[in-house]
Amino acid sequence: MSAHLREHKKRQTRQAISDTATRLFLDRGFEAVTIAEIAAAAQVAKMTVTNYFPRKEDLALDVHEVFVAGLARTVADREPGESALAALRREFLAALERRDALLGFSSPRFARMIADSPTLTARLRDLYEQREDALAQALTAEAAAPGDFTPRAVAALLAATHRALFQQVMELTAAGRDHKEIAAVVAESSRLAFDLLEPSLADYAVRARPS
Amino acid sequence: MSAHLREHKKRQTRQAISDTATRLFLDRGFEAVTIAEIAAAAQVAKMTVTNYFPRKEDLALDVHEVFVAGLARTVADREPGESALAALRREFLAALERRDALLGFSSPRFARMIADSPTLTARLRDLYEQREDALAQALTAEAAAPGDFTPRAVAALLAATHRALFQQVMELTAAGRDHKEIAAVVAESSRLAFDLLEPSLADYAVRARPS
DNA sequence: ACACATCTTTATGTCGAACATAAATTTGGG
DNA sequence: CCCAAATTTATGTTCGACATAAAGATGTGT
Repeated sequence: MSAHLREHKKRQTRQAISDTATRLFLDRGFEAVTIAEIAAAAQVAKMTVTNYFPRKEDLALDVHEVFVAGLARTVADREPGESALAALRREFLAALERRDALLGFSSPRFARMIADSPTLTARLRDLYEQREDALAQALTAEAAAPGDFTPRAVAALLAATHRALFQQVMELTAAGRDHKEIAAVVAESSRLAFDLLEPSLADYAVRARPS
Repeated sequence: MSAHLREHKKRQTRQAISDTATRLFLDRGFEAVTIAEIAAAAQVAKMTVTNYFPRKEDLALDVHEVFVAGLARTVADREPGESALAALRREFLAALERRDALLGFSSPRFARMIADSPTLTARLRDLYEQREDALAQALTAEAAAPGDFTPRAVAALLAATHRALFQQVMELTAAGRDHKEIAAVVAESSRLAFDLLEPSLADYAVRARPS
């Protein structure tokens, strides 16, 4: 029985490595910790660490899938009659209420760990871009006109807005503000940012009602 | 006389290294060329290469200053009565006419060199972000309301649009289209993208006329 | 129950970028 | 012509990324 035993153990090993790494990173900063140290602290071989996490950055930012797919999913799942902008705005506010980590909510130490590491900020930019690409693809899938630049332009605007808001959350977090205050400030920023886009995007990508 | 002799020789050395590196990169790809090879080909020591170009990426993308400052400068230099959006649009079209390298115009090989190298695309993202930050700062300097999120949101939109257009130029260049065709396609894309922003940004950051 | 095939972990080594230090060389000014 | 300063060179270390193969653990089929 339990063909999942091996898989379970794998998860355990992976989690142990990730936890150990995160602790070390928070204590001493991302760049200052070597993979060899992480392996030693987690009591595994160096190669085991790099097997699970091909790049060192993955040890600290282990959110690739869900982060990248977020915006595209929100747009793809929106209700008939709702525009892409409205869907993203609604979902952003909901995520803000729940202090979603994907909006940048974390601890001051974690936020500073990222801000202080060129490697991690670069990785974050990589994720931003992949997220924008996924969103552009979702919009293109609807738009149907081949070679139309509009979906890409719209995706760029929406992703850029999300990114600016994410960065504000990170900055406030690094500055030590508590989640409630951050949510209040960023709610206002998001109101402003989404209102700003309203005139341009209110009529774009409004999901058709089923005929 | 000529207190510039030393400086001149420095420029010469720097240029020789840069040229050698670019040639090697185009021939064999950015990642495949080592700094040791560049140094050997340019007949200097390895340390001389890294002295002039602290990071390997700088050998291929030696445009930091002018690229990062571009958008902010355009906004800062605009005429009274002109909005930030209008200024950037005007300048974009002018740069398009002159096939400006800062818009992404180059050779197919160069464009592919960048696209094929994770290191270089990451560096490019870094430049995008610095450019956006510079633009945000320029807008903030005018807006005057401290803590206002608007300048950042606007800078994000404008920079994102420029970035999307830049990427289209790069893609078409890598695909081997000639400059004239690229200019035509991207002119249409830019019309679309800037028109899209018009409803939202037409009235933002309109430079006051001197009283 | 046992042997086998497969997956996971470990061991070892190479490569190259980034960085540090200091010596050697070149250059321009006094 | 010599000195001070800048430039280039020489040497070495660290660490992430990658490749290979051996060793160990696990589940399956007979």
